[in-house]
Amino acid sequence: MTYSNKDKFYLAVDCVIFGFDNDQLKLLLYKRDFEPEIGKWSLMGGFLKTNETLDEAASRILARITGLRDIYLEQLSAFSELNRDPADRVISIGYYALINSKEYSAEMLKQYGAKWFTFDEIPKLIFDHTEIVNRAMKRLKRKAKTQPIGFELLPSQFTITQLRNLYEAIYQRELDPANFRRKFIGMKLLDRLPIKDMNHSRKGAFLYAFNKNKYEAHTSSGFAFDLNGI
Amino acid sequence: MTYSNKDKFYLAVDCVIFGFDNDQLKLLLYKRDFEPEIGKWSLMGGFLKTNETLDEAASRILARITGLRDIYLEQLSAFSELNRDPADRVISIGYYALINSKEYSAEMLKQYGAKWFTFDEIPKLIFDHTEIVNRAMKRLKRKAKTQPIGFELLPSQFTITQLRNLYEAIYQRELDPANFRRKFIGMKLLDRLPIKDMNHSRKGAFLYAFNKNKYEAHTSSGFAFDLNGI
DNA sequence: CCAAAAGTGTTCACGCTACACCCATGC
DNA sequence: GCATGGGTGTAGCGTGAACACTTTTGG
Repeated sequence: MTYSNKDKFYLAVDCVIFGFDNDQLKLLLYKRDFEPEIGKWSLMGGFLKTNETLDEAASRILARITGLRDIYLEQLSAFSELNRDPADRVISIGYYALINSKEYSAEMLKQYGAKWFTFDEIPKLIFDHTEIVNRAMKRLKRKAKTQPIGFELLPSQFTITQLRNLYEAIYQRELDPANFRRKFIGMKLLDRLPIKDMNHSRKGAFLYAFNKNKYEAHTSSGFAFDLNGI
Repeated sequence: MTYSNKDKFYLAVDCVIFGFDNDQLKLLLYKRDFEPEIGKWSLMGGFLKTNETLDEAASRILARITGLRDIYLEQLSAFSELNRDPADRVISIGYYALINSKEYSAEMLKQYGAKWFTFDEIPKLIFDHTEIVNRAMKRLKRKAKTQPIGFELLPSQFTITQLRNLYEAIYQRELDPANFRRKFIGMKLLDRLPIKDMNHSRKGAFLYAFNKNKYEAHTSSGFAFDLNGI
């Protein structure tokens, strides 16, 4: 073989899975089901196989525990410290996923000992997984300012208040309701539906849906999604 | 071994090396010196070794061709398409480096058949290296807006006009000299030296130096480097 | 009528833009 | 003195921040 004098490595994929529920941003963790560190809290992970790309491996691993396919998934970075896994040299590629937490398969979660944690509840994680989570959080904060990825965490129909709660959870600060509303509606990416959510107020709040076609049309004519000023 | 039933992979590191010279942003490429595709233009690359991290491998590879150490280096992403290297399955971790092109070892470059290219001269590259370059360019554009990494591409002393030329090269558009100057000087990150560069004008332009200590001091008291509005 | 959340109006300040203008110097 | 790049002044506009205000409806 051409490269036969070169070293080979185990390659893992570890997924940071974000969800949004009850106005809180959450993280899906599971109890590791193989040695070493079996039974400890960990990110969803697995090893890359010869016949798949890293993106494919990440999707496979995500589907295994949540039962979900076609999830927003993005590569974070490679983690390669020499002793990050004390059992053997493993290079891990971190990913993060955004899921609308209403849709995941509750049974699957139970079966794999998976559980949602808010950020102040996160337990000690194995290896360098805490670092991977921190990187994912940083990336989410950055990315959410310039790409309309927040919608991945919401149901397809939502009120402006829900949308604001989401961004408040991501940035961990309060946002002015009046200004937030104007900012988002001004972008003209949302369709207002002829339906009101009557569960959270007497007046009722209109439901909106993200319109991807509008987003792409605006983008190709120079518009840039930009929440830097919120 | 714990993971002995898992697949192993060759891991490569490929470096996109940026330089700035003659008011132009350039890329350092070299003629690949091993099979397959020997003699074709390629990014600087090499294989990860068992006893080093990816960052260490990237530094090693960079030093091998340029002779330079302590270079700004940042991981981009992993590239894992099944046939990206037709000879064998290789996962590559892309890096990009910023170097002050006055400092590199010219002999080394010659010895390795390396050459600087402006962006409109870039030849066809092997494998997916063109994609890696595109990713690096995108990242540089983004990163340069929120981190003071531009200075890595300049000599330690520079005029405001040189600095503007650099940002004009990165963003491929003209910037208003007056506003650019005010913006940067207003950040209070630059020390004005009591020296004028007399090579480019009759009046002469003061030389400035980036003051990292000031940057860190400001940063820790809430300042954020931000060139979004240029 | 009142409470509470939805949604609108308005003012202010700051920062970017555009461009006019002055400065220093070698020829 | 004039051409050239360095550098300053400034008016206008757009946008975010703050917060007062109106709307709707169930109790």
